[in-house]
Amino acid sequence: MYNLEHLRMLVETVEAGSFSACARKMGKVQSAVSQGIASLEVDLDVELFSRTTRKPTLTVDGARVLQFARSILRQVEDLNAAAHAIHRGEEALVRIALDNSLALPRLTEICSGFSEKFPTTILELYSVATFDIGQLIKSGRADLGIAYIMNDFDKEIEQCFIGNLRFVSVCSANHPLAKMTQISMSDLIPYRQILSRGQDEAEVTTFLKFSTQAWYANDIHTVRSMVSKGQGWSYVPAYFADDWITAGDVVQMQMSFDHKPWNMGIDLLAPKGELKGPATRWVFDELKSLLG
Amino acid sequence: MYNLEHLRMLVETVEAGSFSACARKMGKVQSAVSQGIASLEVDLDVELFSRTTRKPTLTVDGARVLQFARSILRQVEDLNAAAHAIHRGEEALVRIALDNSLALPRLTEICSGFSEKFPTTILELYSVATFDIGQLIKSGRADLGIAYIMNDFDKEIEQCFIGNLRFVSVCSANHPLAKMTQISMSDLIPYRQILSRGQDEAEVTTFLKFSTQAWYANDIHTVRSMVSKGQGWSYVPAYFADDWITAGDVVQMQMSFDHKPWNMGIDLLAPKGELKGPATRWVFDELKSLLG
DNA sequence: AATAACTATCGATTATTGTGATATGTTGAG
DNA sequence: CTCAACATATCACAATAATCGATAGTTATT
Repeated sequence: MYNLEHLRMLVETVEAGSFSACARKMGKVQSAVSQGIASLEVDLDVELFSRTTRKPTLTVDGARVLQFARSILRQVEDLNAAAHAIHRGEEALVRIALDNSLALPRLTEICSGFSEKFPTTILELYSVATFDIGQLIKSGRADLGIAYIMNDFDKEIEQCFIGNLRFVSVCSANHPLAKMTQISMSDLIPYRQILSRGQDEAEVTTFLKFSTQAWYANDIHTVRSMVSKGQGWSYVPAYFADDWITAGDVVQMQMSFDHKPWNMGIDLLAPKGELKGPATRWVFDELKSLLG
Repeated sequence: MYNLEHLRMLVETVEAGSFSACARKMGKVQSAVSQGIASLEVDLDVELFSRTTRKPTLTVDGARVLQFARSILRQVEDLNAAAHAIHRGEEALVRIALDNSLALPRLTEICSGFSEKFPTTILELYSVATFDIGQLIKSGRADLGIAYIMNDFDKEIEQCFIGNLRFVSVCSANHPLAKMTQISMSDLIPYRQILSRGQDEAEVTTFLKFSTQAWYANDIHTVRSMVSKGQGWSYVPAYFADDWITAGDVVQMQMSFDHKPWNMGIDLLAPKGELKGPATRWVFDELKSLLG
């Protein structure tokens, strides 16, 4: 039965143009390649090259086999890379849990960098509510977390402050608040506010709650649709709001001049003790610059 | 360097549970497997199995390698299947050009059947206008075609009638025609009609043209948006109209009792002479039942 | 016709893989 | 604990497969 070496001969011959050239490239003698290709042809029962010309030319059938050969060899390369990665102690998997309103543009840049630096390590992103992130890390289901600062985080969790996220207030264009200017805190009270919270009903953004009546959503996209339908106003991260405003879904509310924009502190979370491996450590360091 | 056989040993050992069982399954002796796995471990510099127990148990690193091994072997199986397919004379590729209003549900069934019967043959569907299909087949860029009957098809093309497609007339709910009942042919004349035609400006559905004023679209989806915006009425295949009506985009026009629904004949097209191979022949036969 | 560069084939050689025997380790039942 | 049943590791040797080196023949170019 044929070998990986035979498949390499096929690919190299096509790339180098002749059996001799392939042999030179692979550090073998010409007859070895000639016989190797011949035995591959016997095994597959397919004529791979036409030998009527001086240099062998790939047949249509050969081209079809070549596709598979290339693909198999690419995977063998991946396997070798993975073996080296294992040898360097790189993890098979890094799992990051992040608040679903924190999928910042910088995060995708970090992910791109990761895939170049650790091509064989799988990256898993769990988009959940801040409150659930602590549990995921404590139970070992996530290696790192990005969440709004909470004071009641467990002692088993390492917290690392990485910056503030600016929040702005938005409502739909039809909402009564949209027509008002110089809105003060007390103006907000009569109108329903949309807040997001986790599965366990603990509100993270509690201190941002002003209105007496509130509706809750479990993720930022639901908040968007609620707000755009005029079901209430909400505080959301400025970088989300900008998109929504551009798309025409919502408008930014005009707060009074003495109103300072709210900021929420963001923590990078990890289990206490050594991080899992070099890939996790790399992501940890990169995430410190998530907010700028 | 390691071999496909080594990777098979890894996979079989995991599946069978022990080196001995793997050896029995692979028709080898136990020591061959023991040595094979050992040499794979040396080549990759990864400990694949833990030997502290009676039966070797896969390590975490081993599990990571196993994924790759499985994937490589699956592709080798695909290569073997492709080699057999080549040997049976099956084509690498079957290209079907069809009028973009003829993507019938039955077509996806046929495609499913195809992928089971010819797993290594690639199926390409070109969705174009009827008028362009003849050219695609004549120039060898498509192997089969499905089109509305045209009388001026070339002599180089085999035409095979496969049935009629019922057409109904639709307009938007706000259109004046929507409020009318018992619409006769002459009632249609003052209103703009939306027709579809190919790139070369030849109208296929010419004999369905009633209104003096017409707008043209090059595919059925454009027709949909034109009609739903009230820019005109149109004749479209009933199975498309049903969806649009359900979605609320358009309404069916109420024609007078003596008005027979229009039918358009559908042809299966192929180049004259032998078809390319068994896969093309199979699709050809299946497409005969496209309309029922 | 001469040349350069290529491929196919074959016997000899070398490398790899498999075999069989044996020593040793693990598991679970009595 | 001891034993039977079943595993694995290792080794010398046999079998198989790959490679080498040499040679003859082919294809394009000058």
